[in-house]
Amino acid sequence: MDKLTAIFKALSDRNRLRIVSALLKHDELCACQLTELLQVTGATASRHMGILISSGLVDSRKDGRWVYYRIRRKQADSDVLIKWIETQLSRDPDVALDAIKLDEITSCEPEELCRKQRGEKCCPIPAH
Amino acid sequence: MDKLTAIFKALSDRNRLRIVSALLKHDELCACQLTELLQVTGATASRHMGILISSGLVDSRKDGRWVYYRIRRKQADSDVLIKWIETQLSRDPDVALDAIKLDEITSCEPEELCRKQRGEKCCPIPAH
DNA sequence: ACATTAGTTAGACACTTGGCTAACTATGCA
DNA sequence: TGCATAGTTAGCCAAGTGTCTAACTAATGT
Repeated sequence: MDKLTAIFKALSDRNRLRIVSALLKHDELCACQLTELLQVTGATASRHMGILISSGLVDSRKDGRWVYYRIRRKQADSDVLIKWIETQLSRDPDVALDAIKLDEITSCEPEELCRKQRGEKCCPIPAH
Repeated sequence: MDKLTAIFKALSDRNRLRIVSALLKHDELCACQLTELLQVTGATASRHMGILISSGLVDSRKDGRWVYYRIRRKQADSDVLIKWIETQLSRDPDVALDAIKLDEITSCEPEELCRKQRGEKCCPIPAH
């Protein structure tokens, strides 16, 4: 039962649902991209990712300085749940807005995005 | 998205999951039976029920002094979710313990149970 | 080696949540 | 009409959560 409550706790936060929704669309995203999407500090995003990972819903992969996240789909158990969430989110207007923003974010490489987050001009992410 | 987070918040508490699991097995249960199962005050149980109802997962029906609750199944949306939860809970040892206790609780009428909760001797619910 | 930097961990703080008791509401019965 | 009682609401408190800043870790590149 604890495993189940952990999954639901992980999904019960708006920003974490936004992360899940982003990963459902983009398959793999790095920390800085998710940070940019949510407009929170890296520390906050990292904590959210930690919660999603320990619930078993998300996997991470380190590549150099970057960490990439993706939905854990191999687990037959949670796959039904993930699919249900996907259906629910597909009609959500907030998710649609995030999708647009995500397309902008992923239009440049993470490296450029990180430069932008340090305040340097680089790739064309419009200010919101 | 708020509707979805409300559903997951509702499900992210251990006692509320126990309530859901009880209602999956017994179709309809009254407040005093759920109070007895969780071993919390009536006020606490009532708050949990309120959260489950406003998430849309549970319906209530008043019958005289008693209020009966049941899983809201007509909603095609959440039906898949409910079924998934049912599957997950079916292998859970804590749920199995609750099931035994519930059989004892439902073996007497709510009216008798309420007398018992006031400290009067009535139907044979063993002390735990 | 050393400086730079992407991400995590620690600590602080405001807000939320789960539990309780006590007061309240509403239904049934004498 | 008035008492008893099942359930809800209000108010309180301890514990948990989401966010931030600051310190830390690990990887890159000069």
